[in-house]
Amino acid sequence: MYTINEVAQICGLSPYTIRFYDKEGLLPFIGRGKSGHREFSETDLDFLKLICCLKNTGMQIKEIRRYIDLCMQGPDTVETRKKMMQAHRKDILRQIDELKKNLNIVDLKIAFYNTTEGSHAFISKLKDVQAEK
Amino acid sequence: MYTINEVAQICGLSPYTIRFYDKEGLLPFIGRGKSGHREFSETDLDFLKLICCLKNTGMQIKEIRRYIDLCMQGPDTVETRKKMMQAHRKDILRQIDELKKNLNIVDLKIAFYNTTEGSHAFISKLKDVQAEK
DNA sequence: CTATCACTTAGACTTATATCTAAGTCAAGC
DNA sequence: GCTTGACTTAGATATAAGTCTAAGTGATAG
Repeated sequence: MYTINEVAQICGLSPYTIRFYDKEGLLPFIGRGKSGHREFSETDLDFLKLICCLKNTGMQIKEIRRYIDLCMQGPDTVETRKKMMQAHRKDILRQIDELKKNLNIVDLKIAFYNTTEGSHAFISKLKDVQAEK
Repeated sequence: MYTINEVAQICGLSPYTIRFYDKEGLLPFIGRGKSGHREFSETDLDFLKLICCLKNTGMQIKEIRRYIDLCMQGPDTVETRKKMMQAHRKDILRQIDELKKNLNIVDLKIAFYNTTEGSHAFISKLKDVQAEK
């Protein structure tokens, strides 16, 4: 069993954030000790790690909540959950693709700075801009 | 020359956003027509596209502003700008890497849902959780 | 010459996510 | 039994990045 602080440490979140996630309905499964403190089991920790994974890949809390709600409803929702993950998988691939495209642009910019032209051309562009005014 | 609306269309931004960027100091180079309306040259448009590229790869407006400020200062800052782009390049690679790692987790989850176990195991986990309470 | 339209500004509002504050509770050690 | 420390809560505040509103201006078409 882990305390909120241990879990925060492990997952790289602040305790505030974990309480916030709980408030948002992302952690309906965590239990409480006698004194009312949250107690995280290994299973709970695994869930939270998945939540972090989804969050870190751009899934919104509202959507993660929808997923968790489905989890809590039992095995009837497995198909829906699977579809959600497949859709999210596609979205991650799209994000990777977009990053790669933008990486190309940045690479071109760096390549440009590496030319002798690079250290001079930009100012002439600025002069153009200034001339336009 | 493009109007703010045309530029918005081209870049997939709202006119609000472009004015917001201007207010934030991201577009100090754009000129104005006689009636005070913004007028974007091809060069301006290229700059804005680069700004979008940086923004879409997670660079904060504050940082983009720093880059633009350097651009406006002339060729003395080329080295600094190049270093900024190189650092940002690294950051993009890091993001791609993190996305790929998380993609793996999602793939494992999907694979799990694809097993016969997948459609049953989750409920037993939930039962575990409930049993713990 | 006046109505319309596309823009202008300053500043208020929104959204998502997180962080912090204040006041309170419980268990453990002295 | 009292203090301490780690938690609890509700709700205020913060931050980033827009998005929208209200009031106004200038060019143009009828």
